[in-house]
Amino acid sequence: MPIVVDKNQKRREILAASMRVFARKGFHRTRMEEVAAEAHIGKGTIYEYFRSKTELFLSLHEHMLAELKEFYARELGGIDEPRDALVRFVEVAFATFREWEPFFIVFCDFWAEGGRGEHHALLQTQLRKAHRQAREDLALVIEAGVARGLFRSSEASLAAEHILACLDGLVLHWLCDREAFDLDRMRETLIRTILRSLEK
Amino acid sequence: MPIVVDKNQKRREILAASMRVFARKGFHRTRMEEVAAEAHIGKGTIYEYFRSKTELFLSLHEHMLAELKEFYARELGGIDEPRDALVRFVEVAFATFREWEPFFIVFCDFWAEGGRGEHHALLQTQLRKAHRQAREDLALVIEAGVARGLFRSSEASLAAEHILACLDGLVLHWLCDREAFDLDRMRETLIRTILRSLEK
Amino acid sequence: MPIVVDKNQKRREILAASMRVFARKGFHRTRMEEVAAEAHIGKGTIYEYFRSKTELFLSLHEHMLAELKEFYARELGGIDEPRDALVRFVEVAFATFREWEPFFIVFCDFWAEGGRGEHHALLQTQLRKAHRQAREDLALVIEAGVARGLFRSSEASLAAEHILACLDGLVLHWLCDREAFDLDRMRETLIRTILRSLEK
Amino acid sequence: MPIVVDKNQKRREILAASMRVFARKGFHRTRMEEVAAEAHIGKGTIYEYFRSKTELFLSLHEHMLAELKEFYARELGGIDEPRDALVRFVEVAFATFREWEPFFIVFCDFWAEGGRGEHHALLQTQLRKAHRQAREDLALVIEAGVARGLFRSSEASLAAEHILACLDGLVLHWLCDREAFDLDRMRETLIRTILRSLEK
DNA sequence: GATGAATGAGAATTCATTCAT
DNA sequence: CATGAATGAATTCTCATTCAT
Repeated sequence: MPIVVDKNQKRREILAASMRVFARKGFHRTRMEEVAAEAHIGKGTIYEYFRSKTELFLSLHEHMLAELKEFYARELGGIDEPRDALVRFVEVAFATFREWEPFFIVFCDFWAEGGRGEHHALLQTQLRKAHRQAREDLALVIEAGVARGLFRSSEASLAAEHILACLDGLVLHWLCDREAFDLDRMRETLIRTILRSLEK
Repeated sequence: MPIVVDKNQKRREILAASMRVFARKGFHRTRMEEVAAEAHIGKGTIYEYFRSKTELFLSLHEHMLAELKEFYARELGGIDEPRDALVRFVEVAFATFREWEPFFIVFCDFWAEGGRGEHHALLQTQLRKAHRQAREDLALVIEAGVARGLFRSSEASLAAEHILACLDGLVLHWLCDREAFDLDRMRETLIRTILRSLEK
Repeated sequence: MPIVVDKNQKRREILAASMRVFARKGFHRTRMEEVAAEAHIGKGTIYEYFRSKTELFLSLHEHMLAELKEFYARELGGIDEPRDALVRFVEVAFATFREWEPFFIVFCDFWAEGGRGEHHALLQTQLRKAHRQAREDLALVIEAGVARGLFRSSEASLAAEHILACLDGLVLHWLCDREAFDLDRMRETLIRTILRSLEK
Repeated sequence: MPIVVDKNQKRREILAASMRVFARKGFHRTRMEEVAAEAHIGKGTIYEYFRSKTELFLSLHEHMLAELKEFYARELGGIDEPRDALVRFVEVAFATFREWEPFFIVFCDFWAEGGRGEHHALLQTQLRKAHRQAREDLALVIEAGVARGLFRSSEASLAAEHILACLDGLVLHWLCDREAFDLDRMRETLIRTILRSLEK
């Protein structure tokens, strides 16, 4: 009988290892050998689980999106009140900044690669889909608030994009300079600002 | 009389060429040969003007920041009214999105590289300085507005960061997906939102 | 009662599978995994029967020679008349071209490898032995013809080599280009030519 | 001014070096580094002249065919008499065996690769074209002999193929075993046999 | 016995940089 | 000054072989 291995578990371990290395070095500076070392496996073993470096990168994107999504779902589930949901959403976003701090930088690679369709058409597609989905989810919350008469009527999609852009921009700036601002105070300020701009 | 070559002019031509290629391919996928071809010069000639690929990249960052700064200065000069300055600032930002559209993607590379201090300590420093400066400039405008009683008192630095993050986030999302939102409507919405959150 | 596996039978199955894959891909492009898949067994199992890829290749050579030899023996047995034996020999040769068509290409690999003594001293030895044997067998037929006064006296070994070279050359050319000539007409022409050159 | 190099000369030097190494090791066992060393250049330099190992191999095939063709043309030019031309042709063939002895083995690689269309469609095409051409050229000589009443009427193309196959088969066998037969005696025997089979 | 997961030596190829002209 | 030919370090990926189960 051959050795029995939980291939899915191992796959996830490689993804986790690659996330750490990609975060440290960036996609292009990361050598497959480093990923292997980080995962405590041989170089060749990665190729048993991922066809190529590019596929590993792509899979990591999917993986990270899925993890984030799950985190958001867990933290936001069961909130009915649109105002609460909105506040909680921003709070969770800032929580991910903290929790995933060392790994968020990898999104810069995703953006840098995915922004150029040529080499990473698939990544671009994934990226667009994820952004669109986030926008729609958040827009629904805003529209719910409008429906209940809490928020002033507005173009929900633009408002959602506005909030999401702000969050992405903030994490980007923060990653480049942790001392640019205090995360906690920024969170509070941002929540207040968002509410003021939405509430009647 | 020997042929006089304006070294500075040629340097700028190489920078412009490199910007185009970096924009198309990204830093790591760009080969020096391509930059040379784009600039209609020999591969070796680049090294007469830049010590290395990294230095070229760094110089491009400086160059692009300087160009942007100049553009902002030109467009914003002579506006006294804080409200007008603020509105104009956002308008100019969106104008740069349009005008520099194909080249903004290079900032993803700057962020991706600069966000990791290791390989690009200098880039990180430049990046931080630029962000800090932009924040301070914008904060001054806001504070001026507060001083004149137009804006409600607030932590100007955080408010400025909020606006800048939003703009960077928007351009990022827009680069990944031109159809994510309409740039003109977004500009108008954003201006209104910002003003509402600042004005008394 | 434990399951009894006919080791020899399985060995032959692996050889047959390897012949098919080597024929398709050539020695160097063939991966052990493909041979295993073709034989419907696990990759590691091949190594229960053959020490290495090289040994498999060598064994295949032995195997194919043995099969060919057996085929010739079966088809040529009991022919007394030297002239008939010669004609029949050529006919059988052409029959093997047809019957083994997809597999004859593997001999190119044997030749290519065996022609270089360094890596395949053993293969070279086998190859030489096989050629020598064929030459001797055929020379004996010719000498029998001479003895019976049918064929003119000649250097039988050279005449045999001449015929064998022709056959190998023909199959080689035919493998590279099935439309180079019609196999049946070539067979008839060749037989006539050979007889004319030998007969008084 | 950049360094001036006779690119064509250098290309030929690399081809010559690759021929030596391919002859020694065979296509698949040859590492680009060895070819470079043999040509006294750096590994990367080969890629300035040939896109890939495969292209080098293909180019070598073209090159060797061209060289052989030129050799034949030089040695056979100006012979009017079909009988002489035929004899001379075989003599030249044997001369190439001697002159190119260490390199003929490379044709085994060409055959082994070209015989399998998949990976080397182009090589196969080249191979077929070369064989066809040789056949036609030789057939023309035979037909000229027939026209002059020297040779008996026959299917010239098949007769030509017969001769060519013989020569290829002989060199193949000889490469595998230099002691299989004496080249000079074989040449004489072969010439006599061919003439006998063609002449009235 | 049989298996296929794991491995790492090995090979092709790329590309920033150098430097002779 | 400008050039592009030459280079070799570096990197991805392959695959024969091993060995735990």
